[in-house]
Amino acid sequence: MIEKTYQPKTFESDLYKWWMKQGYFTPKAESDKPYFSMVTPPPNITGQLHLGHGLDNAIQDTLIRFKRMQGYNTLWLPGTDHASIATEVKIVEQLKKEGVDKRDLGRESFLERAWAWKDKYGGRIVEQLKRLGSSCDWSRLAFTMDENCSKAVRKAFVSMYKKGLIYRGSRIINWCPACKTALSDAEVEYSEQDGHFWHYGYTTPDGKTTVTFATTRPETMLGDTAVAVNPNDERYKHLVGKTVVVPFVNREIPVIADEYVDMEFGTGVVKITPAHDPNDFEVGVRHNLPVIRVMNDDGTMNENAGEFAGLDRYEARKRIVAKLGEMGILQKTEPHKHNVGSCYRCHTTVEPIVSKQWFVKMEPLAKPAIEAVKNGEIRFHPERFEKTYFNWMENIKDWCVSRQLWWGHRIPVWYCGDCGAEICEETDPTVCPNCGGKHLHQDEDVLDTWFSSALWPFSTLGFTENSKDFKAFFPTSVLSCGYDIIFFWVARMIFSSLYNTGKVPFSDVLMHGIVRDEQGRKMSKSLGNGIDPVEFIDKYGTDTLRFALINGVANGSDIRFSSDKIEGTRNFMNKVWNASRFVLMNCEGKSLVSVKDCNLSIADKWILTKLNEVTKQVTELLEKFELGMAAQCMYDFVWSEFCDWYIELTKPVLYGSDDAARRDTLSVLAYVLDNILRLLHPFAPFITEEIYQSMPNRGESIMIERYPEYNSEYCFSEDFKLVEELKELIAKIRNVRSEYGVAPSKRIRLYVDASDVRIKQCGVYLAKLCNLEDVVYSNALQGEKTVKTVTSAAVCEVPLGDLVDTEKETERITKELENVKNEIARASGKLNNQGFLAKAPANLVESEKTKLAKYKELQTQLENRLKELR
RNA sequence: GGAGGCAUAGCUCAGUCGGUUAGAGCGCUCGCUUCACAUGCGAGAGGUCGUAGGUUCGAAUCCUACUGUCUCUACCA
Repeated sequence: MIEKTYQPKTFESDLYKWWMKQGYFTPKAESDKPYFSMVTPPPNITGQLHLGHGLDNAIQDTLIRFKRMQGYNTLWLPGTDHASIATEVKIVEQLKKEGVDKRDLGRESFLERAWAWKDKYGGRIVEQLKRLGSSCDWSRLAFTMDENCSKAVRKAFVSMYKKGLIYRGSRIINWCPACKTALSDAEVEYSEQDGHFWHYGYTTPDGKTTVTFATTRPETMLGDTAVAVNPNDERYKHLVGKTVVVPFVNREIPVIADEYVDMEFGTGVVKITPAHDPNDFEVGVRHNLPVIRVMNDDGTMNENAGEFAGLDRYEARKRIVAKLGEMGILQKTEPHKHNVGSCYRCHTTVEPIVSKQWFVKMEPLAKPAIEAVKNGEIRFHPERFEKTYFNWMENIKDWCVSRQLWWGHRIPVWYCGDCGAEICEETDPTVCPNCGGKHLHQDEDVLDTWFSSALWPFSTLGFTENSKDFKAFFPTSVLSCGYDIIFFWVARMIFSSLYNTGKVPFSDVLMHGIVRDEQGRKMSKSLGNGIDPVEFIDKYGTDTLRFALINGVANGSDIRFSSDKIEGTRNFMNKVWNASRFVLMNCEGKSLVSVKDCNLSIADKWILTKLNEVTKQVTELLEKFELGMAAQCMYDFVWSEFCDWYIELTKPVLYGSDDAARRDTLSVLAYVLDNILRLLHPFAPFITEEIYQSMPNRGESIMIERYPEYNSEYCFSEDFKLVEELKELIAKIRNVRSEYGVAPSKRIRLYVDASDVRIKQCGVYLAKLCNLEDVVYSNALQGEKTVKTVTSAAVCEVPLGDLVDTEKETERITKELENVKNEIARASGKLNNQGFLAKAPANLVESEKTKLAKYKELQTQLENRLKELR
């Protein structure tokens, strides 16, 4: 028997340990069953679990448990990500506190620290994930830098290198002066900042003509190698080909004509700094301009900056502006709002800098990746995210994959110190294959962390070995993650998988939104509004947290997480607990029989029919990945049908004297509860298992039981309708009681004139649920003061004596009549519409006719009642 | 600049193929220590589905424009 009160803390962790011990999470690669597999988005080893992980894991665990119960051979593979830059930043911070600089420590010792970090924090995050109840296979736990993954990275890199899809080149990249590394476009965050437009100009050597422009970054002028105008600009045509002089560095630079310049914008003149601006770089390539870097990697000005060398970039800017002013060159300064990029890790303003980096050529990879989604091999849920995906993939630029960091997969390229050859092979070279020289050194940089994440769905399964797991579980079935990493991760997995394995990595992408705080703000460290899911788990239990994150949420939409929501969900779990306790208490010591051997009451038939319907609905919704609606469906069924009605309807039998009837009703109660627990198990694994363990005739564990299926034997549509009518009748009578202030404890008489004779079988139910003294199947006595209430199945009279207030009663009936008349107008309007009759589906026309008849009947009854009252 | 989302009850949000008397939770009002549960039970109030057109027999749902709002993306010096 379960405990009196629902206290998830007392059983959740024990159940989890037991499931693990039983090996329920671990599938075998050899199996006759169809497979269903997922890989988890690997959390960074930097950190702390947040509610987003909670949501992500809740979704995936619900899916995997559902599929497991449906009989699939299920694998859910967990793992963690080395998170190159993010982790390195953390370790550098840690070192700084000890007064140690990364460079002094040296690469090898630094990596030792990083691995120690991984052992500590990687392990911690795994423990946190377990608290979420995730039934992933921990025996296959992966890490982006373990052997499988590293081999896959090497194989992919070498293959792409040899096909010319990876190249090294000088490009403008986003440079973080604090992390001292290149960043990919996706790693830069833009925000609008207040800046200035400084207007000034360069003058021809003869001092006669000055071309004026505006700039937001005057310090880059030291690296200017041209001034550009639009070729069609009449104002400047005569200047093209002439030269002007850059102050401070006294460099003579040409005035060039390029389409890139917008004549309408500003003065129509642009200063060109190829080394420090992406557009200028392109212009420089077209016009063969020199590229002069004026900044160091740490954001200070270099020797090319002349008198400003050594200054920080912002200090240099200040001094240059001041000097331009003194020299009378500066014409005006205006405030200007513009978007400034910053490093997504340390939030330092990034500097576009020309440098030599490794790139992945995207166009040939993007094409098949676009095609795979276009032709439906991969489907996004909800579908609209396909647009986001296409939008990015169709405008994609080459991917900068080198990072000037130490923690990560080192770029597998060696350079020969003797002949300068570049060597990229799957095995480390010892001599130069070109000249036989032995002075080889490996590229210092590591790969973007997403390069290895992109291989995750197959690298973790042993793709390089063509292992049993790879053959059994790849391509994976579903990928679930937040829409915020479509570009970072989903898109890259798709093209990487197509390139390396020739197959799509998964067939369905299930997108969820971001978990926000009560005020709708994104949770972040700087706001301090982040919530540790473990906090909620301690207080409310895992099931409550998970259900609160999933219930009623549409796919892909953000979730505003509030304490109201979680408390409401806790109440639901408590409801499940208590309803189960009711059933178990009543079953204790009683022998039950199979439902098919029971003499079913109308209430039994009603709940079995309803259960059947819900089973079908929930299953279909889960198969369409509509988890939010499926959970909602269960919530409503359990609370509003099973608890509010069925349990109440069983009480007259349970507390009655007919032993056979009691046994049968108990059998149905237990059967329905058993089904509820199974249906609910994927969403709320712990509470359902805990209760299941006290069920009569239980199996070993609910998580390896079969998911309920539609059973055509339990479909009693006539009895179902009857109980629905009964519910309506009870509601009306309760309404009368409430409206007339009849004390709930007061037992009264009810007169029923049933048009549906089967209502007469429902006397016990009416009596119990409306607290009646007796039910009389006739009209009230002549002259007895009653309140009448009407449904399509029956006319009821409640004798209330002096409580009956003719005026109030007239008002009530009139109002109800009004409603009914509106409905009649609506229905007959439809039925008089020739278009509707001709084009609407027949069943719809039929149901409108039925409704109309029902309302007309009601109208007659209500009008009669009004006449009586007058 | 480009792309996309959202706008439904006081609040937070569901609403699937166009057809339900438009739903839920919370909040609110009234009444209840009824033997599973006061984390509860019963009864209510509360909506012109952002605005204007259009398609349709029929629109919260599809189309167009507008308004408001949020997000992503680009980075015009």
